[in-house]
Amino acid sequence: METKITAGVEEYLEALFHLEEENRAVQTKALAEHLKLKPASVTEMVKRLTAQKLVTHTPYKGVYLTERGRTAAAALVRRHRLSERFLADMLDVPWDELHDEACKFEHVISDKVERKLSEALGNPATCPHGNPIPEADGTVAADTAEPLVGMSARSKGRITRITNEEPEFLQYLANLGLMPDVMVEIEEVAPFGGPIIVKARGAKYALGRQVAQHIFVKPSAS
Amino acid sequence: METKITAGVEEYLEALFHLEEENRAVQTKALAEHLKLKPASVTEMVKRLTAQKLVTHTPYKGVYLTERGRTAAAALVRRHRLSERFLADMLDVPWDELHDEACKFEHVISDKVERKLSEALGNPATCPHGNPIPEADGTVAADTAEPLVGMSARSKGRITRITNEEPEFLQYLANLGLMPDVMVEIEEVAPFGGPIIVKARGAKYALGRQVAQHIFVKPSAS
DNA sequence: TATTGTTATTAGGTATACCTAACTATACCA
DNA sequence: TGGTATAGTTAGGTATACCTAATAACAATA
Ligand SMILES: [Mn+2]
Ligand SMILES: [Mn+2]
Ligand SMILES: [Mn+2]
Ligand SMILES: [Mn+2]
Repeated sequence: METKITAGVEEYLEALFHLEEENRAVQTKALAEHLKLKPASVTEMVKRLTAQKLVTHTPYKGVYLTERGRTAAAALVRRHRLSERFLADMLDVPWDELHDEACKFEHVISDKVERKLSEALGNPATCPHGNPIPEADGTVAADTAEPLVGMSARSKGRITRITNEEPEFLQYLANLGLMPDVMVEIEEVAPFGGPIIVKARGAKYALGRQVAQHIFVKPSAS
Repeated sequence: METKITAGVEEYLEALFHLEEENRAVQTKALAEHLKLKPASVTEMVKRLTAQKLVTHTPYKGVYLTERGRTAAAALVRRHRLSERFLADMLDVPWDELHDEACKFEHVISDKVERKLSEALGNPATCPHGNPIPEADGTVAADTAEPLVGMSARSKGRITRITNEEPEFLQYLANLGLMPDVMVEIEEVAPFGGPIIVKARGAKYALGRQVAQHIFVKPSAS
């Protein structure tokens, strides 16, 4: 019952890291949904993670990574995003398949291979979806981009980051041409939770809030 | 109880494939030694493999891969050796560490990634230790090389293949400069299981039979 | 404050894949 | 042909990590 971080444990840490990135309350139930497991299973694993001092848990409040946990999670996310870069840059694996493939690679990369991989890729700062690759020491670069969903009409910017990497979602965005480095302008924000109309590459698209929430944009002077 | 080939199962298939390559009798005990497990564990797993029609087992005789088993094993060895090539060619991981790292990668490579990887590497025919990479259809190229241990004095050839990939063994050979593509000449074969004296790169080395058994040489006209 | 829907936990199972210790079967030699 | 070393199996355990069904705890509201 030592520091034995198995693939199973790693998936929980990864999920917690991602949910924290979106500052969502990470209750047992949310974790279970994210990991596609049953709440009972999560209760059990959270107990183990707590015993290993990787998380703290206050029922009905949330599960929180400890320092130790966050460090381990950052290392894992680093390996995940480096794997995505490898798969995209060296193997030309399609955009929407990167995440799931990387989710397997992340568990088999040793420290040494991680260093060599990062080097071979030119020490990239982000994954192919624009999400930051944590440094080897666990620090994550601050991000000044903001979600499309919070921007006001008429503002412009460059897409830097997509924070939902589910295949169907990425396919949808790829079809619209909404991916990192593309310039967008907010045409209109419909009231009462209505769509956000954006202009990109000369075309206009009406995006639901759910979608706009996961598209981050670096605003440019208007 | 279907075709669920887990990482555990894969390790057994891999071991069987390697032991068959050396045409060694693959008894429960040999398998246990090779996998660093206890015989009781092997008995149990062999039962499962038999149920899945991946092997047949005759006690005191040996465990044999079925067609199905051999195909699965060849696919695994293909992924293993492609992984080694990736780690060596693209990441510059040292010779003696390739095998153990690849042993983890082999279990997380999908068919699609395998294809892309092979392509990106230029469809290599062998791993960095000279061992053949099975084709995608499971066939393995015939090898005309023979082990140093069976060669007679005065014969010459080029090393093509090292069939023991344990780190200490590879370090030993690397120190002597005995690796694929190096020319060697048998100086003398000492009787009664004594050493084999070889000349390589101008130096002479006395190799034990255990060592010579794992060095394969393609004879050249003397 | 009592009700109710949500969230979480417990109890009891399953499956994989290891282990040790005790026992059995076999091969092979004398 | 019997004895013995070697090989193999069985029985009973452990640990991880899932599950369902039943139950408990809580938050928020009526
Ligand atoms: Mn993952
Ligand atoms: Mn990504
Ligand atoms: Mn392996
Ligand atoms: Mn190799």
